[in-house]
Amino acid sequence: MLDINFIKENPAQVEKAIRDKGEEDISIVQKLLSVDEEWRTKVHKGDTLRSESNTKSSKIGELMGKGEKEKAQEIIKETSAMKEEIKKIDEEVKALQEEREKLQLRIPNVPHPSVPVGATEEDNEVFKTWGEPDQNEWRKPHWDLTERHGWIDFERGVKVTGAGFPFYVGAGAQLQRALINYFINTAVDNGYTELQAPYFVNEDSARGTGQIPDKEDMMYVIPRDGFFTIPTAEVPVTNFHRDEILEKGELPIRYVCHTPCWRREAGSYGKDVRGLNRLHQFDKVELVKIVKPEDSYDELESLREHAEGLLEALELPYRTLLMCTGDMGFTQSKKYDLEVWSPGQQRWLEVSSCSNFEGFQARRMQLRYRKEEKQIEILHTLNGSGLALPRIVSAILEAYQEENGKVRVPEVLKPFIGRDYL
RNA sequence: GGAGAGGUGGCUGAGCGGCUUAAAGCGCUCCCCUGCUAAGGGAGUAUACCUCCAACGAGGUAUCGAGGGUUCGAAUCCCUCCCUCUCCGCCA
Repeated sequence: MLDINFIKENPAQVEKAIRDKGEEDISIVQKLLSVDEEWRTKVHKGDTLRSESNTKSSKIGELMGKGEKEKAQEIIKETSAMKEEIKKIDEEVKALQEEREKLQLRIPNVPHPSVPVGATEEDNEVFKTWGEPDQNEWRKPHWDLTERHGWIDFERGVKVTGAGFPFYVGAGAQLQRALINYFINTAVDNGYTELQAPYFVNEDSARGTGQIPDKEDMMYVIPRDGFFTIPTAEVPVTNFHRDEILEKGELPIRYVCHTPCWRREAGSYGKDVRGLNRLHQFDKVELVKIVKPEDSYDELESLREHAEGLLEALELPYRTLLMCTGDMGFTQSKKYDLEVWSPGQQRWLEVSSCSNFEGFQARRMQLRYRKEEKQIEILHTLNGSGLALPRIVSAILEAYQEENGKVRVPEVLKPFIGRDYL
């Protein structure tokens, strides 16, 4: 969420952000400000009353101590009367506070000035392209190859769990494991700290990174224990430092974490879900950064470059999109998407999304640092995939296949796989 | 899962209805003192929010695991939940 004081001081900028991100209703800003004003008034009134009541209560204590019970009784009468009023105001404050927070949570993050204004994916800017998209039509889509070699078993996945929960078998499993190792090792070489995280999170964590109240439907829920299965490692890893005040010397924080990710993906169909394109469970290596505000945009560029470096090392043609305001999502202030070329499907597949959230997540989870001895400031959070596994697996299978159906092992994976062909 | 003991500031730890403005110690910061060091003396040392102020800052409210309740008044009493430790059970 945005800082209420920022909204107060820059309402026009916030309204523009709402419009640019494709929301209709900008009246929410003024509504929030008026609720906030009312809330402040009530809080002040409640605090003042409580202050009076506290003073009187300690007076009672004093009188009781001296044995002046009658005088004490007088004051008890007064405070009893105040009690009702305080209770009433507290309830009003609580209601206003909930209203205020609800409105505040509906206001999207403000895009960075360098972000192109636009409505749909058509308006995204191609920031960079690398390699030549392979137009050879003989290349088969990955699902033909995996079926032929038995590397992925979709049918048994359906039997055991359901659609979107495949088994990886033999070299298929080995390829994926090699990629995970390669990605993590590279990140560690780049200065990230390796983390292994819980796969379930509680409600506070889901709220911290913004999955609830907004995107509840994307997650699987374990109601009996109050847990959510993680849709991305971003959730546990960013929440790792929730409600903390970090020291300057601890920054920047850079984590790499591999987890499975679970997404309900309600309403998906067709070629989007064919093969490995979209699954309910998939593996991902995630990069998370927690940095000082003044560093966050440099850190976003290095995050993007790190993710791009993985694709380059795998020699997979890709392009990087700078997402426009309308296509970038509610919580981001700037976002790059990396898309790998799938020669078997002749289309681009998103394999990474690198975002700067500025203080939008950190504010909600009270993630701060001590800037000066007496000055505490909200940190900036970033994350990016480095990388999402299944689509990389498909791109590798499709790009490294030979006409006889065999698939070569990418050079950088050979140390992990130990042979030239899968 | 069962039984018991607990959860207090950066840490250790006292307090178990009003003389607490959360004692004391440790740590940390600043100052003083002794030529340096050791020791000693003094002051300060949480977070969120609200109000006032141009600012430095001042005042207020809340927070003793979390949430409810009792009371004029709760760290202290009651209820629910969470977590930690010890023992038992189960187990990779």
